[in-house]
Amino acid sequence: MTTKTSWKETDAQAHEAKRRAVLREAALSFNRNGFHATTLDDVAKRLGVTKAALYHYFPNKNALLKACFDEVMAGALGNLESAKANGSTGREKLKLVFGGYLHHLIHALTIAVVVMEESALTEAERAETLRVRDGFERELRALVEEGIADGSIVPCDPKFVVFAMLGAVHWVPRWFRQGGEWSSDQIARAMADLLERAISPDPVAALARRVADVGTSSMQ
Amino acid sequence: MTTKTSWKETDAQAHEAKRRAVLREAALSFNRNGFHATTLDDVAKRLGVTKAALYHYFPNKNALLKACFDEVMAGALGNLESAKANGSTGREKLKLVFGGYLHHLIHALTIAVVVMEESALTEAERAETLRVRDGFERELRALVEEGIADGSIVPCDPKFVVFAMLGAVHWVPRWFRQGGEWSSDQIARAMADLLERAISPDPVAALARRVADVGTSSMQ
DNA sequence: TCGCGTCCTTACCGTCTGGTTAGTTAACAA
DNA sequence: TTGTTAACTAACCAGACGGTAAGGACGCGA
Repeated sequence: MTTKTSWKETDAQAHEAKRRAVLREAALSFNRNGFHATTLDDVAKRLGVTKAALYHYFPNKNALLKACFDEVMAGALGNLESAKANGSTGREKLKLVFGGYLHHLIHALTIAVVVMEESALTEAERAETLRVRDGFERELRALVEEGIADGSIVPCDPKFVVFAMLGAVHWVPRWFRQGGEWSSDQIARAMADLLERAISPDPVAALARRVADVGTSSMQ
Repeated sequence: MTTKTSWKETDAQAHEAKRRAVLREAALSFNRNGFHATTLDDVAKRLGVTKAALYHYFPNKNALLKACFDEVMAGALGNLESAKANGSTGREKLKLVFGGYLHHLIHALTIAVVVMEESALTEAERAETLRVRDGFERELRALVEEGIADGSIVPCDPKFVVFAMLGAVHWVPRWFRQGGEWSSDQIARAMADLLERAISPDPVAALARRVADVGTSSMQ
């Protein structure tokens, strides 16, 4: 901790940690109140600093929103890859993606970002975000097709089914409360089970009578 | 149409029609851009009038939002009653509610209101809205319980299942586009089928391979 | 013709808020 | 001691937006 290099490292780490704290606080408020209803003064106050201090970590309010989107999409794509590698049937892969994605959605940034408010992004930012998101959705549809082909998923309209499932997942941050009745783990599992049930041709394991009973061992 | 009374009637009708037009336009914008991102100037411009004209029909911006909520909840409760009267098993009632509710959600006000942004309401408005909404959700949970009891619904956690299903339904206005690939009828039916499948203990009718094939006869 | 109500416009106000600027403090290097 | 840089604050600005005030155009009944 005495050499110039290591000092700079810890310095950079501290900076990054604070940056994360800012992002987390902003994301939390975006989720609860929406992007436009969130004021930087308020975010700053919660962090115990002034608004101007935030501008040391992010160039403007929009960058905070963009960072949220990036965070979510990174989680989505990462989960997609690992699910494709680890699942056998289409249905199993799909279940893994949704469970992991929801888990990430809740955990990242403590309570992660709502996946809407795209209209608040600049044109360039939105184009990129939509491109990534559409790619993700296309891949999910491909997994459904795969599942139909290998018999693990009942014949259906992949586009619609993916929309419906993403809706169920994306709505979770609306009602999820940290420290509430259910843990993020339990919700992710219960949701994956429920979604699986909706598209499985064969009888599938029973749903949990109470989400709280789903178990707490860590996911992925 | 010559008596004083009838004239006043048509006058009142014209007023009401314009009021609806204002509400519809505002709701559309609330849905697409969110409450805070919607400006009254913009709503007025789309209607070909000035902002001040809107104040002949609504006392303020919040009243527009409140009217949206009321509209949605009225549809929800109305559907609930008719479903309870017309369905036999718990599952059937639930399917009827969700199908009808979604149908209403899309149709009312052309594209109806997102059921969020509660934080934009005043304290009193929000209290009332939440009370009504919570009552609705409680009734839905009761239907799930009823279905579990009568064997038409697989054992599950009613609270979680209702949350998940409402998520799928409430997310629809995000991606639904008037005049797009699917009609509101088709979506409502496809969604009801999918949700039913997720909670049914017995094998259920196959899902539509393409939502567009669901059929177009009118619902309810 | 006059008074009156409805509907709407133009012009304006006050406030809120994103973003900027200038300056302060503290840590470190030389 | 002096200079430099990161981190932050206090104070402020400019624009946007909800809402209001004043008045004009029109149709109506008397």
